[in-house]
Amino acid sequence: MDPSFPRPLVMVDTALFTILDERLCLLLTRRKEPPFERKLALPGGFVHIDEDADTEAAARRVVRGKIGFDAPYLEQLFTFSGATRDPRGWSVSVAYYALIPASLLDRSQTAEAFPVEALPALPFDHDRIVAKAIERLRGKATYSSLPVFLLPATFTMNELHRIYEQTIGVRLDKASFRHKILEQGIIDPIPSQFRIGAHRPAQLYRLANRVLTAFERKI
Amino acid sequence: MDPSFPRPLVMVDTALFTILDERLCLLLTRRKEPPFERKLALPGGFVHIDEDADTEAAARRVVRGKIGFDAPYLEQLFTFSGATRDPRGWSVSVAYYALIPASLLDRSQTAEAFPVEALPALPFDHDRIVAKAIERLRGKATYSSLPVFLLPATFTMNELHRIYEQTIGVRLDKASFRHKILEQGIIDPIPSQFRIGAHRPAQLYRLANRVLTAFERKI
DNA sequence: ATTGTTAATTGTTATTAACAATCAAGCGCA
DNA sequence: TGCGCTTGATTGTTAATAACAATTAACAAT
Repeated sequence: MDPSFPRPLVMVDTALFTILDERLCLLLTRRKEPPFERKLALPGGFVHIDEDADTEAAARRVVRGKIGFDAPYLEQLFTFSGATRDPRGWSVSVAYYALIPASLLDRSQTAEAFPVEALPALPFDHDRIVAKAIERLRGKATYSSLPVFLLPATFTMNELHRIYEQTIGVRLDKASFRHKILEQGIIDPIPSQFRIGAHRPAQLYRLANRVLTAFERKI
Repeated sequence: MDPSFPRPLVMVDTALFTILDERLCLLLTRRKEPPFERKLALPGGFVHIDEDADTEAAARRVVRGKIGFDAPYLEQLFTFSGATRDPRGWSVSVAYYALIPASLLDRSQTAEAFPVEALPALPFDHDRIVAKAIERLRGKATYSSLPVFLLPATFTMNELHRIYEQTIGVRLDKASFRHKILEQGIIDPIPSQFRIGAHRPAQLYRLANRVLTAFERKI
């Protein structure tokens, strides 16, 4: 019954995104064990088959170990594999990425956040994983509610606008953005709640439903 | 050095699409070994760490074993995992999907093709894999050159139009489609080559470059 | 010549996006 | 108290796109 093929190592790695000081950042961990001991790397670890229901559960466990709570948004990214990507042997890493509002992070956690344009060199094939994660994030941001998961539970239209611009990396027309987002119905205004400051009060919004919504598209 | 965690089984499964009689079809294999011996299933197999450079190489090996040549388009789909999806134990299946022009298949191969709306019940979690593959195919078809890989090297605009309609599953305006596709520059007309018949000759086209091209999109 | 069939294009209307400008509502401060 | 600053929100105009319907083109068969 049990096939006799030699089995690869199976692990998960996670790319944890947040926005700090208007910049897209990644949370890194300093490795406690060899290989690459004391180097900064993506949070990850081996799958525990007696403990994890599947690789996603393993990824959630890793994320909890890093930030102390479940990420509001977690998605499988890609599976990396091969004989040489890990010195311990032929390995398979199922990579996940997650979005975490900076408001949920405490000081010690944000201390290990690095802007994606200024990352240190990463061990294993973590550079490839990061590149793929950013590509996916940017891609999905243009046609879904994904960036909303980088914001706290309530936010203003302009904060949302900025988050989209920061994740996609391009300028977006204010009026068109507003129109498009409201048309999609992914967010709802919270009645009589406003953010005040040295300016006209801004309407507060919240996510309409907790799941990712993709915008319709025609060819 | 070598971590002592018990290792999951690692395999690949492939969803092989083609278009037969204007319908989107999937190539299935009759299993030769237990479990589910003699049942129809997705072509797949264990990763051979002494032979496969990575899981994609394993998938290519599986595809070659099924159709005898390399698929023009192959892409990683998703990784399925867990203790219960395979009776042989905690397993990880890295799933791939591929597009194959029907013109490259011979009679014995097309005999094992089933329209996606009329598939038999599949073992393991292959139903989930198929559902995800169709979802990905439909999704990507709306914003990329993906469906072109279901066609032979040369084709007419109307054949392309039909392939897009069949993969996406909706009617597309002829004039708008034509305009959009030519604007994207994913295909080139072949000078002075036409498909003749009992009608006005149709211009023949070919893929401009062999790789997948995604259409630009603004929010 | 007439008819049938598919190819390819054209034109018109409706929708949507891009851009620039303006109006709104508060606060800080002279 | 009223002026200017800042950010929020909206409006209008123009340009670009998409949807729809209709028409013209080029051949084969009869």
